[in-house]
Amino acid sequence: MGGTRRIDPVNCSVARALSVVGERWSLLIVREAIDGVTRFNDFRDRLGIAGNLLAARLDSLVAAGVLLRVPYREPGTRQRYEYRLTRRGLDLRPTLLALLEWGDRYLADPEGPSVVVRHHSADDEHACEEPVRISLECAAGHRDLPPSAIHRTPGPGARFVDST
Amino acid sequence: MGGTRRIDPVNCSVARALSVVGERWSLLIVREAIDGVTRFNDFRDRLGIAGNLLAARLDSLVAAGVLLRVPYREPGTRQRYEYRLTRRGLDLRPTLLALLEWGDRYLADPEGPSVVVRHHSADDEHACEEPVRISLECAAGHRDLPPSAIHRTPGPGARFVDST
DNA sequence: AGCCTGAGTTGAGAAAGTAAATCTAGGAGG
DNA sequence: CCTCCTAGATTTACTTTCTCAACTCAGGCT
Repeated sequence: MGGTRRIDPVNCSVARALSVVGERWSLLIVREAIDGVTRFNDFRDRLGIAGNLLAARLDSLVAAGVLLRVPYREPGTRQRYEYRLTRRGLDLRPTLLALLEWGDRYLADPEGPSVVVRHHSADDEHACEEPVRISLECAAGHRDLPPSAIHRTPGPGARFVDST
Repeated sequence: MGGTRRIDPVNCSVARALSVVGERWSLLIVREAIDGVTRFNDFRDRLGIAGNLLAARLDSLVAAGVLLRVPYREPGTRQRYEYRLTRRGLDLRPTLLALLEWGDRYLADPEGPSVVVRHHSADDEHACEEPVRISLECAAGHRDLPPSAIHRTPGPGARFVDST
């Protein structure tokens, strides 16, 4: 029973989040959904994902509450289902934006990024169309914290493991 | 050749970023690296990842410039290698923080989050220890943009595809 | 010489992903 | 009524990736 204790690296919200959106397609499906895609064949055609895998991913995203399976019917057709983004899914935007920013910085085409995310509000007052970026800020109001200015501390639900 | 054009969803920095850190373990390895882990067996023991897969992931992260393989030698032992985070790897912090925030919001233990990231600067002046969060802000200075206030637009490197 | 340790490698079996063909339920056309 | 069409999947066969456990390898230590 010696050794120091550290935060259990497996009992962590990052790991849990990754168990929902942590493989090849989930985040791309969410990105398309954010972009307005709702139908099976549209996801398939835009992403080039195999049908069975898309079906499995959509199911797991529905089970995780990221998408909602909603029946709809267009006039002259039978009832079908579409997959609508939930609040939970929308809240993955910062994650996607963070990945986009990282990809733009380190993996972009020489011509530049292929996508720019801009500020655009429904009420025209705040529609400034400026590019949006991710910023780290602390509850005391310090903004634009550099990566080195943050550190992990145990939270209320922390579990610990002994290190040898 | 009719139809409207849209941004090619495959030529996208999100997809590229995910090709580097988009499967099961990469981001967790980066998280451990951010937490100070550098040695093969420490990654393996903390994450419970299989050795061969860890070796493969470390190689691909080194190839992607996220980690650097550095020889070192402790007194009384032979030379070994450790894996050190690069700037590129450090810059994945916002992504990890965004995932952490999402996981905390939707998948946390009832007791609360297991990890809290706090502001902590090396020079004590700015060490406020307040929790850090992700914020979307635009270049015009509008802060805390809600998910609905942003939209994707083509950037300089955009490719287009025809939709039918 | 034989043992210990950190850092991997190897190999077998399970799970996940890919591609292409097939199924299905209802509407439309004849 | 019978057949075709279509969006939305499901099935099948194949390939790749992941997991677990055992093994190797190069030094230093005793």
